[in-house]
Amino acid sequence: MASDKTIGRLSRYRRILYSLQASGKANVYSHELARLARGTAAQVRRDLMVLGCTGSPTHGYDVDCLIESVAQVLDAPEGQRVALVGIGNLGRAVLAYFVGRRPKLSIVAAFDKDPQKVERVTHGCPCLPMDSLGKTIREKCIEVGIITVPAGAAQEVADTLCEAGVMGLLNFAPVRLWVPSTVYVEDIDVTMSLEKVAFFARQVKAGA
Amino acid sequence: MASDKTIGRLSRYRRILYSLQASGKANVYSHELARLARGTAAQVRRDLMVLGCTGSPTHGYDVDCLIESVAQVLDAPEGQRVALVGIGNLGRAVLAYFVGRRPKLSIVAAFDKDPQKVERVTHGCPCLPMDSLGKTIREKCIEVGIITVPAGAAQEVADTLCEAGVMGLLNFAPVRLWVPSTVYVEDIDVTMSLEKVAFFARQVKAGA
DNA sequence: TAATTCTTGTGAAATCCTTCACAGCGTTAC
DNA sequence: GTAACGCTGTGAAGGATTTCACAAGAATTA
Repeated sequence: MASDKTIGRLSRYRRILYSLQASGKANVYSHELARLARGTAAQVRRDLMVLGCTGSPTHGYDVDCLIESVAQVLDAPEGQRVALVGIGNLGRAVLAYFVGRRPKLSIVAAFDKDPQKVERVTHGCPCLPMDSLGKTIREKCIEVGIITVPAGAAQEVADTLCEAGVMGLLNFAPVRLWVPSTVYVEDIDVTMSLEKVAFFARQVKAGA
Repeated sequence: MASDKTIGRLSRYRRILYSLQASGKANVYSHELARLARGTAAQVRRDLMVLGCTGSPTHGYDVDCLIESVAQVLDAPEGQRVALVGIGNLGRAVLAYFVGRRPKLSIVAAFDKDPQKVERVTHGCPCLPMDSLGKTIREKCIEVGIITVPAGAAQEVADTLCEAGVMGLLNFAPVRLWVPSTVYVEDIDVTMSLEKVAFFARQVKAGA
């Protein structure tokens, strides 16, 4: 129904809408949202079409109503639980950012194979040993996994997660994961992104 | 010339090619690369068209030659220097991953406003105080910046970097940066990615 | 009241990206 | 020798996404 890209942008719009709301703005025009989100007004209107919420030609869109409508699309009413595997610097950064932030999408457990890190609570999230991974996923009905382990361990972790019933993976490891076709995987490939930036930084310089 | 997406995939192919090379494989067919990179054989061949390097119908592509050709496109012959700003967990994770990894794309300085973190060397990279940011960028001819500071500080950092002549930014802060149109920005938006994963994890479950 | 000026919502066009399909060609099999 | 095979390179088709462009409509102004 809604494309990958549209869903991504809705998430971005939502962040902007929250900050508009916080600053007391009640209405917003598509071109304002577009400027804040680096897009075109037409793009914004297209994206907002997938929400039921409709705007008025005179005041634009109602901010509260938009936030509501985006939530209706992006959030599960009953909430979704997330597990993070790999408590290195990256894992901690993600934990620090997410724990307690979204009520409908909460990281409820973190895992590491290093016993030193286990049995603690990092950023308000219990850290558990790796061998309890599958069991905990099942017990806590966790639907989404975040993989922040080194490349070599990623596939094994992914296997365990999928087998335990996780339906979506956010993968930071620089490997392509092999998972059942029913599982949605999103890769965050920092090397690739950096190489892209370096390439285009050079192109711009060359005048192209 | 070559699109954004193609450049990204070339970077991914390169990683795969390195591992093929390490495992002693001398030649590779487009369909093999495609399987490893989660793409189609046609896609791979299209992408490889932008390289000069040509394959043979009988042995496919020469791995060494491909690596060479990809480097010719992605790497600057004289190398490119990168600065990282914001030595939190995320910054350290990126440093740990990159320092000493790519000869042609090296993080040569890291910055933080916390004096505790400054004057040390993290992962082999000198940490400098924030107020020397502009000066150091210019002195070391740094072309690319990585922003791993909190959202509130990102724009100011971006301004300083751009003013000092950086032409590309890799931005981890969850804000859209306002930069001159000659500067290429790539955002890594973890919240957006996680929300996307959660959404599609749910869709799959619903049977769509 | 009527004209003007904003906007939204959305078909239609345009653009970008991916996939198809096949000619061309070494190599192998017989 | 020649037929059959499997791959590359690429024009052309197909699909997806973005942008254009304009009808419709509410406030504002004269």
